[in-house]
Amino acid sequence: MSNTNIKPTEGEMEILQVLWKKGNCTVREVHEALNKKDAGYTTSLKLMQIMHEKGLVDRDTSSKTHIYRAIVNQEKTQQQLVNKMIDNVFNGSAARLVMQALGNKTASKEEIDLIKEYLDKLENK
Amino acid sequence: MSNTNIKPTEGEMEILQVLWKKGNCTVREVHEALNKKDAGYTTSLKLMQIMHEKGLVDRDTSSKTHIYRAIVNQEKTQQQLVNKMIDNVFNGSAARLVMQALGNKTASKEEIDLIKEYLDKLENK
DNA sequence: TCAAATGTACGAATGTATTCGTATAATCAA
DNA sequence: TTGATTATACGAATACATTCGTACATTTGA
Repeated sequence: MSNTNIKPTEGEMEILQVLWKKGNCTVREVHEALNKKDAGYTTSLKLMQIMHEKGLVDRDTSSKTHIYRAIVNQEKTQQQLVNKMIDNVFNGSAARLVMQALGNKTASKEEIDLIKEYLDKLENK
Repeated sequence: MSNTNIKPTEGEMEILQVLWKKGNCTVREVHEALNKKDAGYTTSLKLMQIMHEKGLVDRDTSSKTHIYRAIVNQEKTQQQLVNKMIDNVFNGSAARLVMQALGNKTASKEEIDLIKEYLDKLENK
């Protein structure tokens, strides 16, 4: 297998988020979606070129304006990063990560219900 | 407030794990706890010195062998890193992170029960 | 006592991520 | 047509994390 052990950087993750959400994008579209007041256009361009070298994205260069799309799988990538965090930050305990994630304001009532549902499904397997 | 927005690096996290677990430690104790076959002693030393500069750890230098301890709070640090990941990797959805974390082999039956308990407590508030 | 072991300090090399400037080519619009 | 705009490519600067070598001081034990 080729794409085991991808570890996108923080900047790369931001771009992947955009690509996963929107599908095919030009550099400009991505750059604008990021809308960082500070960063220049060529910064986004360069980053995406590097991501192409790394095999994180593919691109269609048949016209002047290149079209990019994510190659790496969203769920797989997220899985890898979560596993890494469980290891590196939570000493291997997924449960501790989960509780930490739930014990903050970003977890709404709806989200918690979603999770309960999910847990029930897990348990019934 | 001083210690908002700490973002320990990966190497720093490994050391913090040891310090959180063991309390007061010499560099050698930490270095041995890490037991990376490759890395040399002065590498751990240097890292801990940098962590001291950054205010991540405190140290007692009254005797030749310095004694280190974590200053930053474990839960707070974990919280910050999780929040960052929710944002950067999961588009702001804590629920998606949780499911990703649970949907892997690291989540055992016991852990899942722990989480259910926790959710019930959350809901009864 | 004094050589070996153990410790800290510190500079430097290396690797990688991020950012930007500039050159150059293609496209567009008046 | 031709100047402005928009695009890519690429080198270089900067920043930061990691690793190690070396100098030097302290402690230990034979």
